[in-house]
Amino acid sequence: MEAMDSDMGPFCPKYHRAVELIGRRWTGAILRALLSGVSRFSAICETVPGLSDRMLAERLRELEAEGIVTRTVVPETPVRVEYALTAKGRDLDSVIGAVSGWAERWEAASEVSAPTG
Amino acid sequence: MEAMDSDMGPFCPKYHRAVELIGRRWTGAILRALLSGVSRFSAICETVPGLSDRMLAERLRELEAEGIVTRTVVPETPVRVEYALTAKGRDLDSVIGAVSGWAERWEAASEVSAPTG
DNA sequence: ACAGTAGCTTACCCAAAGTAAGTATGCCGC
DNA sequence: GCGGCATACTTACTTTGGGTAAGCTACTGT
Repeated sequence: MEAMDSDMGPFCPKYHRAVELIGRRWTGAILRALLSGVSRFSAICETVPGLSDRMLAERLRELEAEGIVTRTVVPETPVRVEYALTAKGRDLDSVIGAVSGWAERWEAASEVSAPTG
Repeated sequence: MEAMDSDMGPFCPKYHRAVELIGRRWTGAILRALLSGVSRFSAICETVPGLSDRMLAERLRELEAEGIVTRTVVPETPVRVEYALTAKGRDLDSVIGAVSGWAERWEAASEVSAPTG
């Protein structure tokens, strides 16, 4: 088979598109909430401090358009809307995990040398 | 040893800070260029299509403030400035790799089921 | 002295994000 | 059946941040 293109070349359009999509403001936090099983609009809104309902609606629409989340209306009363990750969205756990791991290792701000010595 | 805190809880301040930093516009592409060994200001600028020198200077200053890149003035003529990743910055290769991998697997836009079947 | 190169810096404008208020649907109390 | 409350948006307006262009400093070659 051909070589994987994830070879750290100086520029990759696929990577660029992905990082600009996932990296938009609030999107990382919304994805993490969804991966943790938080699925209702208002629940996501309460999970992420500072996130407004307007921004949440906009981001969820973007993610839906990208095939990363699905939107399901549950006709209870009052009407509920459930958001869930598609396979493409669930596959982002590797990205969220990598960011979490990095953040844990280097949380203590402006360190420059190795975290354990 | 203690449990790693990268446990996919619904909200994590460390993760949030990291994803909002790395996810700022252009930052992902700049980090990838630096990881690939591109180190000069003008070289990074040429590597990333659409990136202006003003934005590059701003992002590099942010990354320097976060201890992710170092700035070295080489007193040649004309004066060169070399940017390099710190250990903290090089450790982001796991994140960039995860995003690249995801982008490769799902590049073909709005797919929703598994890429290989 | 003037054009050119590298790396910023300032000035200005528009698009994206923030804040607040409004809308649609349906149940409850009165 | 009308006001009030709840969920999930939607619209209007303000503020912040990114985009474009030009200038600025220090040096070199002609």
